[in-house]
Amino acid sequence: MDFKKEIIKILEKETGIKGLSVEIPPDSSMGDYAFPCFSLAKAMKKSPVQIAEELGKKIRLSKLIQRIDVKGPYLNFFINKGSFAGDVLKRIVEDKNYGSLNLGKGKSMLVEHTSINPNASPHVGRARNALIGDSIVRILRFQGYKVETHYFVNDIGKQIAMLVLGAEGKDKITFSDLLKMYVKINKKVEKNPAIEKKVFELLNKLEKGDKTVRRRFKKIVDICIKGQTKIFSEMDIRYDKFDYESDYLWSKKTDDILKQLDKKGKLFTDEEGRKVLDQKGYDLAMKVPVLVLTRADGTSLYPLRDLAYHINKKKGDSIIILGEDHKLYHHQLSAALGLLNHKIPKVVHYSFILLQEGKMSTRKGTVVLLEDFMKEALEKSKKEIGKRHGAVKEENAKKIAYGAIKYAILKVSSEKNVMFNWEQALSFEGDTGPYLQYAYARICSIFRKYGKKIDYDVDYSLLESKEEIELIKMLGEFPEIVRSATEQLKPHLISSYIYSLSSGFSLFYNSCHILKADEDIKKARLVLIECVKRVLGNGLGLLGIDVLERM
RNA sequence: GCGCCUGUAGCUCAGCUUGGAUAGAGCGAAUGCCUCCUAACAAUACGAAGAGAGCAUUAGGCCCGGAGUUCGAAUCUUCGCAGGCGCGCCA
Repeated sequence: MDFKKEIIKILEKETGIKGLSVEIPPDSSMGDYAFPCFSLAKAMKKSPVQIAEELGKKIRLSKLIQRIDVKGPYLNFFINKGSFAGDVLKRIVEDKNYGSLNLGKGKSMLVEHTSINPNASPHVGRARNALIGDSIVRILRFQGYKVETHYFVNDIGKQIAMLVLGAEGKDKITFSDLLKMYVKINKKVEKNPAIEKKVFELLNKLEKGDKTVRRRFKKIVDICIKGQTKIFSEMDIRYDKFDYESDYLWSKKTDDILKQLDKKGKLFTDEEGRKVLDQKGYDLAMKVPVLVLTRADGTSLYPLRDLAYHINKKKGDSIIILGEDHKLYHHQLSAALGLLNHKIPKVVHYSFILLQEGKMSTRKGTVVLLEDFMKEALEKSKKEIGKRHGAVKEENAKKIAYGAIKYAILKVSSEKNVMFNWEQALSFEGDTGPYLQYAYARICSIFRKYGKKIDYDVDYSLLESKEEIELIKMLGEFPEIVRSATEQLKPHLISSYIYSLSSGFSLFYNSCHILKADEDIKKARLVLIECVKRVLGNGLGLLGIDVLERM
């Protein structure tokens, strides 16, 4: 039963006006739902205060509505707490997947995320892509979507060619060598055009099918992908499929695209011999609306390979996570896909994580590596556990450390620039991952002490304190929160919800005894905290954060 | 220069899609509280002290600025300002 909808129904019936909406008063002592009467003033030609008074007298109380307060222009509804509590808690108890509305039942979705240049260890800025992507994947799966996760490997292109050149003559190259190598070769290329020429020669050979060059590229890319995915899998971020850019070259799919575009009459060769797509008429925010697809020597550029990739992606809906630097490019790509009558992926853009000294740049080497962030967090988590227990379980330390990292990044809405600050990022107090896990662990501990099975046959009307009602209301909102997060592809909505649920629980925990309460109240409260535990567990799961029974 | 995004407490962020009653959190600061997390005492009982990733109270806001729409604007419109990103051969 949805109390909000019921109240709206009653209001619409009484006033004869459709499309009304109720809101939640600033303080629960004022009521559970409120209807501001301003909007009716014009239609009814009366003052809002007068309307509120009249409506207040007209509406009859029922099983749902216990009381109506008229406060100036506001009509405040008090709902029947007992039936409300029972309603919400029973739903949670009965449904292990509480929160899911099965929005994705029978649907499938391809989610492409991470897709970092395979040139070095990922920095926290780029990790934002993986974390947001992974959370979206989890949310969609929770809603019943059949999701396939893809990582598009940019294994061709100037960056990799530079790395290949930088690796020349070195035999044992490890993943951790790559970053330094990459920075070094970038500097060289910048200074010396002759070296840049060498880079392009490598690319040319590669695209012409030179086997040795191809092997050299593959070697570097393999080292890199292996290193990157190891880090991400440590954080429990996994991929169903790796799509290699080069595949679309070898299979001549890129040539196909050029032909198809040519047929549309929008492809031209510019004065320097490059193949260029004319994109006039798409309202693209650029001086000359074109998309350059090849170099003068005929080698492919990223947009061409990316186009081939998207067109050959599995049919159906797809989502892609991209940095804000790709916004315009994505418009261009979408325009090109539209031209070829191909479905356009939904996109989630995220802004960069900035450092005090400016933005992160792999090329310049001014970065905070995800690896290092993970290491620091793990160290701190071990220290904290050690303080409490003496012994440290590696597994738990990781759950806490990585939970902290994920939450710290996922709690901020993706379009915002984030300032990276070590102290804040490594905080375990307040609005942080460990705080959420702690609330969960506390509930587990109460059940450990209780030692018996929960009896679900309880009198819900005993849950009547302010803290309990607040908590139950929040629990009831979970499915709608997950719905918004799903529809808007915004994991941070889940983050802030779980945080307020946890803090609502702490408030309740501090003001209501559970084990020491009278038997009947105790039973009802145990059911309540079991429900909180489940929702916390489900919610944290959507962010990819593990829970602990004890911490 | 043009386009998109952002601007809310000292710092880090919710709220803006759908305008509504005193603008919410966290960190940091000050002062308290603590039962079932964690940890260690005391004990017939009452209590005292400690730890804590727990809780509360207080201080801290011309919601970037101006103008407009509206009974009502952090929220909508518009003009500025500041930061981020982008604007043809990087990906």
